[in-house]
Amino acid sequence: MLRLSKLADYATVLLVHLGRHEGLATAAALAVETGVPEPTVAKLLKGLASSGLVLSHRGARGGYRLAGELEKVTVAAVIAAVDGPIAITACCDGRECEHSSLCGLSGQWDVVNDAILSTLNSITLADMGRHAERLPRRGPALAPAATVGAESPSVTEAVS
Amino acid sequence: MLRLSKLADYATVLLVHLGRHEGLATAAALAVETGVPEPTVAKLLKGLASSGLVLSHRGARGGYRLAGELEKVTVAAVIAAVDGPIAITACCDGRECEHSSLCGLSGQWDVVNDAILSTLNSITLADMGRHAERLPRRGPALAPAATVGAESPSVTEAVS
DNA sequence: TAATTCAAGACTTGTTAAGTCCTGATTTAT
DNA sequence: ATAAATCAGGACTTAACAAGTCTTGAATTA
Repeated sequence: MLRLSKLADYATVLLVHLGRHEGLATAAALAVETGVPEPTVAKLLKGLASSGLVLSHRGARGGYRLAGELEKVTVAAVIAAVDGPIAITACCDGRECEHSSLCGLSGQWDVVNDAILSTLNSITLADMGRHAERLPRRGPALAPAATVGAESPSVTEAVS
Repeated sequence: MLRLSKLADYATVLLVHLGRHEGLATAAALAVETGVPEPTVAKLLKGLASSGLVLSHRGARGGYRLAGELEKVTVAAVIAAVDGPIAITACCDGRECEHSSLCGLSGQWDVVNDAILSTLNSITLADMGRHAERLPRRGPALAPAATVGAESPSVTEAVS
């Protein structure tokens, strides 16, 4: 269904929130402020810490803070940290497809995957946190079909 | 995990296959030729027929054929036909997000979703079938199952 | 020393994709 | 007419995995 995991969604929310936070924020506080269940917040932040996206401090008055800047963290990085490498099909994530001899697609999903990946790499958490003035609520229902070679979708100006 | 459903993957394989097929192809024949389990093929084709992507013919010597041309069908259309509207998060598919007051993202996933959508709209089934000219040539509607599991030649090259 | 907070991972639960099967309708061939 | 082939439609079962919870332990601070 090409759906993002809820965890990745939550992580994005948490990171944007953290990026606006002064000093350290505890998992419990973030849970309250974002509405995400606390155990889930704790679980997510632990993962994000070991991925290097956030820094943690233990003990009393400890907590988390963003490791870098919102402008430097891409959505692709967040998704990869939470869900592992972005791979829209099993054929894309390195392992061999057992039907490869029959399917007749010979790795074309990789092209699609790369196109999506570069799209996600062009959007930062700063973009995600921007309160857009006027959002194109519904995108183009049917864009003219071009060739595969166009793998740099100019989405950057749509966001910024 | 931003993963495509297997059904959408299968559907793409089937449609590309159909696009190269002379005349009608039965669900059973397609199952043999593509390696996708037959009940699944049948289920998929029924759905694709009611979506208008394939045309069906009942009765003896019936079968399916592609409704249009490979160049005219986008990957986005196939995914939408199999899985419904493309929406990477629950916030994207029309319904209102119950956390919208807290999450601080105010619909930015829509922007990401639209970017991905336009990427998928720019890739056609013809693109997906490229680089796959070498297909096992078989007589239509008469594929001996014995030859299916036999060949598994160059497994390493599809990774590229 | 006690309180706070993160670290790590096992465990349970719920959802849904994936796959199967049955019954009926339509078309063709004999 | 009759039989065989094939799709149509939908109900059903299974299995995988995301999502969420809990428990124990380690680090830090007051």
